[in-house]
Amino acid sequence: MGKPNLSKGEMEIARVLWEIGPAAVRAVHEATCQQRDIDFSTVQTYLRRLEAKGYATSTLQGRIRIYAAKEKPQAVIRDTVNDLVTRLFGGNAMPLVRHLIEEQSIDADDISELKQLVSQLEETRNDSPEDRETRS
Amino acid sequence: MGKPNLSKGEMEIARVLWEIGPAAVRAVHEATCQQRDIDFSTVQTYLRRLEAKGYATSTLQGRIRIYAAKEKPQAVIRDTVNDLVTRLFGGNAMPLVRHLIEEQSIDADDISELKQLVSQLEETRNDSPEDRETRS
DNA sequence: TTGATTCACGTACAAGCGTACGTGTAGACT
DNA sequence: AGTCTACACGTACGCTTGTACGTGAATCAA
Repeated sequence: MGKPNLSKGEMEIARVLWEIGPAAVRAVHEATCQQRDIDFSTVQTYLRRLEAKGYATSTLQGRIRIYAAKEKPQAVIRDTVNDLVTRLFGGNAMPLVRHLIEEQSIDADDISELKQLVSQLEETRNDSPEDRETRS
Repeated sequence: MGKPNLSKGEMEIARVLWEIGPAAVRAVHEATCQQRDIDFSTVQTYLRRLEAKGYATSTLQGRIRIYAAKEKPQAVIRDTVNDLVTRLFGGNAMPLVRHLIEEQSIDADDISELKQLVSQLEETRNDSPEDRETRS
């Protein structure tokens, strides 16, 4: 029952939609082709499919059809990343985190944020009684 | 030139192949269906396609065909994650890291490793002269 | 030796995907 | 009014994916 999956191409367009908010095909196309050569019609098709799959809505504003994202990015991101972690890492998230930290471009600001995130996580762990059982 | 992409299903099988090393279809199937209900023939097809795409090799050992991964996991992981980061996060890796740390199951051991990784990264940054230009 | 089991291998087939063209029409320009 | 332009919408098409069946050969059990 959960909506059908998004393909890679569809995801790309969905992300742009989230980023720029409700927009006409042209706007989405312009934002997208900034980064990648892609035909107007192709974007249009993706938007149509996005709507067909329930990830976007659209209304006619005069003659122009305006598309808007329907699902929150969080949900889609969670599902997608979960799937990736399952298939490529057998369900264990750490290898992916490791990979990202080691191989991807993380700048100085990111490092401080990371440090913060980690300490935060540490705290949360300490005063959550649910984890008591973990301490065998 | 670069080998064609792996689909999700193919990736799943590729991961198993990396994990258990060179193996017959049956072994791969058994390892896989531990986690997911999947037909023997389906696994077989995936292995064939993996070979067709250049990600695996196979040889007949008697009557049994043994498949072995060809590419190193690293390369495939890098490409796949890169693609995901591009499409879903517009090329910025941090949101994904954040997501993983916040939403996925990271246990106590992982936290210490993370702390280590981050400090290591910090060091590397400090004595790498290449980054000098970054300091405007 | 005969029947059952186990494979490899070819084949299938519908749905999904990436990419795009063509046609018709509604405003914009002249 | 006539032409240009931009857009919606339908349609297309070859490729990939997910999933699997059937056939024939080889091996094992009796």
